[in-house]
Amino acid sequence: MLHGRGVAVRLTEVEAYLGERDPGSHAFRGRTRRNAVMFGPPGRLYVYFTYGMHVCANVVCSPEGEATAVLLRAGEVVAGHELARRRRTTSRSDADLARGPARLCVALGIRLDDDGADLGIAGEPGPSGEPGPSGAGAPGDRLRLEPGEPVAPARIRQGPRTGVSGEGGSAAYPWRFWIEGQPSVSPYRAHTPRRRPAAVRRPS
DNA sequence: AGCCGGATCCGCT
DNA sequence: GCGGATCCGGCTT
Repeated sequence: MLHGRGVAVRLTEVEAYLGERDPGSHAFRGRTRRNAVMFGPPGRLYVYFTYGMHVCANVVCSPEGEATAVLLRAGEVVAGHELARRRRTTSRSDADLARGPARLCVALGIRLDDDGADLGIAGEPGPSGEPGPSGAGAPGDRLRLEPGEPVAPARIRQGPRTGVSGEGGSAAYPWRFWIEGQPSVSPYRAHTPRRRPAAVRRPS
């Protein structure tokens, strides 16, 4: 369960990225400004910008110095539907509100400047961030990750990661996990290389 | 200084 | 099912 910003989501699909040895990981070529949070302490949000218009979020899972993270690919909105619908105006159904990593971020109001945010999962009270007078669930309350209802092991499925090019997208890295039969799980798509537009000669 | 491709989404066919 | 949108990070020159 990911709470905050007035919406709560039950995670239904994730992908694991296992540090610098993983060819599909942003950390594969070492630490950079963008992926620096991955190398930091666990329980923080790693948020990145992609395709010129989308943001996606990961939870850092490894001790400081390593760079393992879990990409939040999809979830089921379980509270704050109205607010989530307002943020996701193009969504045609509630199952689509957080179906896909960029959609999930929009539904939860996660932005690029949430990169590095402490999710408060280490049992620590968190950075002086009490729910506040507005109360939990109010817009602006801080993001936090909490255990949800246990999922029956028989319902958990595992397969290749979506949208990852090259070696990292192969069946050798079956580190996508999802809940069987959950409508919010995003459809699997193998990576399709983008053909870039032919160069246009512009008159001067 | 430039280029290339990307852990995607949406609308149209 | 397919292509366009749209721009930044990271690597090459």
